[in-house]
Amino acid sequence: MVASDNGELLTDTVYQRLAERIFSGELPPGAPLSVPALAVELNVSRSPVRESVQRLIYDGIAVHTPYAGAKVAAMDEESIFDVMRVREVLDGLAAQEATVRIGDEGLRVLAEIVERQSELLEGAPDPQAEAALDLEFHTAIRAASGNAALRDALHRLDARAHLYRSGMWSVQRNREHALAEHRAILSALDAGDAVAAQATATAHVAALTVRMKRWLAATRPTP
Amino acid sequence: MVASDNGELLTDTVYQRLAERIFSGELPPGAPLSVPALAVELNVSRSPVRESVQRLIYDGIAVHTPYAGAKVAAMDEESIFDVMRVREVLDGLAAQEATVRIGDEGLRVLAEIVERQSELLEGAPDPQAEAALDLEFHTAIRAASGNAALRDALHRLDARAHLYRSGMWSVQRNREHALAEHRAILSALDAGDAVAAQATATAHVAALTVRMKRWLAATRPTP
DNA sequence: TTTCCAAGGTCTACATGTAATCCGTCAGAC
DNA sequence: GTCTGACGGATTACATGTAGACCTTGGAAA
Repeated sequence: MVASDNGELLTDTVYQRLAERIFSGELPPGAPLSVPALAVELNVSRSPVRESVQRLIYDGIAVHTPYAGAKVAAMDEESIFDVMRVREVLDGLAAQEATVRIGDEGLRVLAEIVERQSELLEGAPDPQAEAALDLEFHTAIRAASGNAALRDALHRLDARAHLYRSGMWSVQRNREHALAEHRAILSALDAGDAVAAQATATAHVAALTVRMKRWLAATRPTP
Repeated sequence: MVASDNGELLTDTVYQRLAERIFSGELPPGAPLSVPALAVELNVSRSPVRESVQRLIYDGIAVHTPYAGAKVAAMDEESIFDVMRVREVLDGLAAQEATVRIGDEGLRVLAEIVERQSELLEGAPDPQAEAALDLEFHTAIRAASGNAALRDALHRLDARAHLYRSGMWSVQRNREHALAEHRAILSALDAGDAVAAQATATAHVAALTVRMKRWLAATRPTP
């Protein structure tokens, strides 16, 4: 890891690199995560790699069997819908709690994110940026909720969901729907309507799940 | 670790020992978790201790600052109520999902747990056993939900909540209330009423939070 | 042909070595 | 008296060594 000797901890760098490889599909589900091999490849010792793999396991991105090592988690559709089901209630709760705690500054940040999403929708398709903005929007709301336990729980769920939903943003209609729903959530937050905020946020995740289901069905027609 | 060389992984054993020490109050909130010191004390190398401490951090039982080490998490009341707020919606969701998936065997197990709780209530006070049975009840419902993501999220929340709620079971009335609420949840599950199951489970956690709040107020009258 | 078993390689899990970093303390300057 | 800065001790973060567990594979026996 000679090319990135900044102030960060080596373990964090390795973790991010591995996560990128997994999310980009370079390390597909089921791929083995051999600590010695990755250490040689990344030019670091086994210690930070081992620690990073542990973190991937805790985040649900990898699975582990004793004395056999870790491999990238193979999320079946059932599991991903389980995750989304939990996200429904938690993102709803986050929006509800954020309603009372978010300030003008927080609202401004959210509005800016939605604005950027709107601009992005008019330009050339950029699924990567779109997905990043979506995450940013939800993260901002969760941060505004002021509930650390909630934030942590959702972070872990996101890590797993990210394994799947990556490609869905390529569908133009889905991005339009997502933007409209984000606007609805923002509107409820702006109005200070906690009940509506929770309802719209929950509905957003539920709708996202349905669209995901459709996308999966369309992508993988007949096995 | 010469006295417990069973088939388990050393790291798991160390983790459990540390968790026990923390939950029992032997390692109170704020206590430093020095890896070298604990390694000497437990007669193992630093590797399994370091890994265990990492897990404690991921579970929210310990907190970490770079190059400064870890210490037992000092949960302020606000944090614990944040945790309970999340538990409300998640245990509600668990009960709802369990309603459709739980079988006769699962219902029988739950009924038996409630029965044991009832018996325990008549005998001499045993807060330790009572807390264990409560956890068993909730764990059984979460398992019956068949939602792995939900189960994981709740497990982590429990780890943190456990830091606080330990002493509350010593109050007789709290135990009676808990039993009655468990009966209500079981009844809804038995009837197959998913809406009622969710409502009763959520209400149970909410009530538990209120009783916890009272107990904390009574225990720590004036700072 | 199928089954068993032993050898080989790979990896994990655990042990230990080492440089860099942080924190508290205490002497000395102002 | 207060502030500054160097020193000492402890600990982390990372590197590397090693025994044992696992999985394959090849070949011999049934």
